[in-house]
Amino acid sequence: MAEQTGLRERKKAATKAALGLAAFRLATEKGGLEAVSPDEIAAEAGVSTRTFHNYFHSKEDALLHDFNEVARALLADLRERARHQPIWDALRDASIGLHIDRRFDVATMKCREDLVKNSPTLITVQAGKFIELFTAAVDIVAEATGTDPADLYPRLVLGSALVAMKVANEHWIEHPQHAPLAEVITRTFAQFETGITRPITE
Amino acid sequence: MAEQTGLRERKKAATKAALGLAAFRLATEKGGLEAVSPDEIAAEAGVSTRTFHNYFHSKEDALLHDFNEVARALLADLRERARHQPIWDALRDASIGLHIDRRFDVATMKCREDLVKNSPTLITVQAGKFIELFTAAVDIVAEATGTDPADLYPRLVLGSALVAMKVANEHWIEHPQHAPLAEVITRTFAQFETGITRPITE
DNA sequence: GAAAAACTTGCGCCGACTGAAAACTTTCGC
DNA sequence: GCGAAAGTTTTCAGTCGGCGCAAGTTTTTC
Repeated sequence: MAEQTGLRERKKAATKAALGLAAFRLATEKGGLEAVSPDEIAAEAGVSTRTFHNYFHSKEDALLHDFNEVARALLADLRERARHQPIWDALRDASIGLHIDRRFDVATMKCREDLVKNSPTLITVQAGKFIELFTAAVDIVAEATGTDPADLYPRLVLGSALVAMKVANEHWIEHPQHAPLAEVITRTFAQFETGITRPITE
Repeated sequence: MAEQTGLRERKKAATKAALGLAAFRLATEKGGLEAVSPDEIAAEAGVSTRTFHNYFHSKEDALLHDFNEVARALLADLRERARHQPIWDALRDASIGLHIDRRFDVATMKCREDLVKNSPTLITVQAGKFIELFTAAVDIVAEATGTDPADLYPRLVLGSALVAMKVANEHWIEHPQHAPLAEVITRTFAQFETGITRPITE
């Protein structure tokens, strides 16, 4: 959490976050990221257009900046947990431990989800980020299970966990009052433990 | 399989396939799709650049044209099987029924896999296509399981199946001599039936 | 066999993105 | 503190992918 940084690095992180936020705000305002140009985002964040592109490859990347942050946190936490817990528990608890529900408020998340859902390019870029996360995490899972990253098993476990995570989050965002996020994640992961072919009764 | 079409539609399908093939050939030739321009692809397929863009949004789309074809076939088959089989079996058998190993030869598939693996944009676009496939199939799964497409269960089942499919295919392409594709798929899907937390012994 | 519908093409355009060099800011050694 | 060094931002010019449009061509329809 507490990474020692100089002023310079903190400033960079700040502008990056500012750009991400600007992208999000403008996109919601205009009802879609397509309607927003990199120039507008840069202006909103108070930097030049070129600087925007120094930080992000595309406006989609900017909007999904949060995703990277969360992914980074997940990886760090997972790496730690994998040393002491069975991998499946580590994956589940790391998902819970992100506490997405505390990081962002529900309305914002819903909004974000809608933005992504309605933009083909955003869907695609986000999907790509999941793959990145997958490839980054597969080594951890492989090592924890004593298998090779190229084997079937670690890829299946990690794939399942990422699906579980995504589906649980989506579901909770749609029905935040129904149950706390941690519980939804727990139940979703539990579904994989007993076999996917029969549903666990809600 | 045998769709009744006029001359016009067959020609369209032909040029689309030709463009896809051209993209693939040029990409392998030049060691990466980045090194290939839409103009080259169009030229290779004997049409104008503008026509290329009438068929595909991007060169990545062109290269992944096969994916769409396979996805279409999968959906059609799944829709049919879901009427008579339990959904999990339908998903597995539809995956097997594609007979990827008969449609393309192994060397080509390996080549294609490498192209995708080495190109961030290709990875991303392909990931997006999986999401498309997901959203197209989730209704089928939901109906088959008597649930709502927004529920947890159908999304988990379908997500698992797609992961299984992808992982099994990847694995088989890397080790085609080890076991026939159908068997790899069967074993991979079986992993989900007994619960993901303990590996099935190979 | 002519009119209608569908497809291809060339042209012009816009917007996203990049490279290079100049201006500026932070850092570091003394 | 101060000045050189390293890193960052900006301006500017340019490339490239992709799209709308309208004219030309092919297929379909009756």
